[in-house]
Amino acid sequence: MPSSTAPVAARAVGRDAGMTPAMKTAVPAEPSRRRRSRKGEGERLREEILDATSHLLLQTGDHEAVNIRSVAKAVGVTPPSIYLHFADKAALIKAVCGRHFASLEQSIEVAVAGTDDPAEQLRLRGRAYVDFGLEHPEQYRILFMSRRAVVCDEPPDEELKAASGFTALVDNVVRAIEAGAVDAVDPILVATGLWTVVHGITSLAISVPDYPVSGLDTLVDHLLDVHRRGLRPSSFSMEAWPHR
Amino acid sequence: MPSSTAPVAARAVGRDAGMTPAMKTAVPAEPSRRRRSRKGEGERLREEILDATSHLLLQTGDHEAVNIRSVAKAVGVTPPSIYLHFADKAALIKAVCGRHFASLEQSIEVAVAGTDDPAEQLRLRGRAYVDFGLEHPEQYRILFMSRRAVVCDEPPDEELKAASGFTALVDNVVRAIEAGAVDAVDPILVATGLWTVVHGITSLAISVPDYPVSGLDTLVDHLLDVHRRGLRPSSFSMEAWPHR
DNA sequence: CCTGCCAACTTAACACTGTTAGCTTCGGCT
DNA sequence: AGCCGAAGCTAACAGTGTTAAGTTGGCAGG
Repeated sequence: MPSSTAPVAARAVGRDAGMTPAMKTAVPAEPSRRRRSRKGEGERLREEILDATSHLLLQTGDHEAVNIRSVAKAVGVTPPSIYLHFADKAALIKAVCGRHFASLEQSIEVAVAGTDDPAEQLRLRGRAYVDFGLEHPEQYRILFMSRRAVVCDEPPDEELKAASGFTALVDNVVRAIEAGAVDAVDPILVATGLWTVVHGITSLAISVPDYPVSGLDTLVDHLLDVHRRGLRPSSFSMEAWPHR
Repeated sequence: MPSSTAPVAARAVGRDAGMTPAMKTAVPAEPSRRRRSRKGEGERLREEILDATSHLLLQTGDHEAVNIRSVAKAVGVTPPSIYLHFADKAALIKAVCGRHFASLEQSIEVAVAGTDDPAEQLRLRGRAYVDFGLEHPEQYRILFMSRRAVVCDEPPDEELKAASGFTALVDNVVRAIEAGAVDAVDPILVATGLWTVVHGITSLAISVPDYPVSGLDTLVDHLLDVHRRGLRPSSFSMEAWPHR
């Protein structure tokens, strides 16, 4: 029976020289070829692939360093088997990120649960967003900083709103307006603006080496505070920009 | 001709299907092998490579679609010749982007020259930044949205300031403070905040399919206006965020 | 004019990537 | 017991960045 002979498994993958030896041991405990799934359990491989990819993505922090062959090796399977469950590499990466960001909305809601004040909720929401993005930088990059961000295959006009719980943000803005904390302009515009601010922080913090020279917390507080003051009804908007 | 047939199958990544035949002819008139340079004129190839790469980058809008072989073919040279002038592909792309963004600062200064009011200058600066980023999206992505943005090889702490004319922005903020249009907090903090806002707009507009549902101009005006109001000394900062 | 030298390239190949066609193998049903 | 199809493998293709080693052709010195 050839299943347990090590050299066979090594030969199966072809040239394995490129991978550093540390990588192999770091992936948790799937060294050899895994048992084939039962008849109806083909879907289990899909989950294992997702787990392994997620692990590698976190580990390398670069989706270009996560290649099909390393994923296959991590699950104990050959590269073509990946394509039984994912159309291509992009679909795989997308699935992993979608999985991670299903918890973004949840994280935000947990953070918001601490208070009932809509304005404070907006601030907590912003901080939670930035924190989450910095905890999962590569996933954030793929979702919101790619060439053409494709969050999911839902109807395209729903993509924007579905991602990052945009509707929940809009609701929060509406509540803030009703509470008198925010000027009564278009809530969607205000929500988009808030998203833009926290995305700007997250994006630059991920990409630019030592971005917030003034410290990240300071900047987040500063920006959210400035934005909140600018949104208040009390700052009478008659005196707009000099001309337009 | 299989190029125009396939309705669904041809997606982004794989084979050469991404290249349409029209692209090849679009590169201006270097079909065959070019004449070898004279003894001292080896540097001329470098410029031709930069030109061709810049052209391809603009054309495809994706730095992963610009490969060494296509650049070499466009210049009329073989792939290894590229490495006589650039250490690797990243260095080549970086050089091209650096070239493009040498004009970012210039574009901004031109835009600012229209007025003497520091507050209005800040707004014009922001608009010019966004416009420039949207005119050169792929270059912007490489410069400010990459995994680890490497603007240039200068001393690392100078990178941030050198890029996008950060010091000029800080100076503008200082002038706005002196003019009484902006509250007298840390100018660097304020400048970083402003950069963050315009980057947030630019970044999302590049990445997210139909990002500003309210229209881009509307959003830019809204955000810069809100930010300006939030920065005014008149919005007394005693009443800060509820708690912290 | 010739001769050699060296800058400016080319040829050929390597290692690695995503991806596909076609074959094997095993679990479960009849 | 037999077979059939799901689950997975073998082998290969086409394309990528990159490098080692060879070639060419213009220019300087004899």
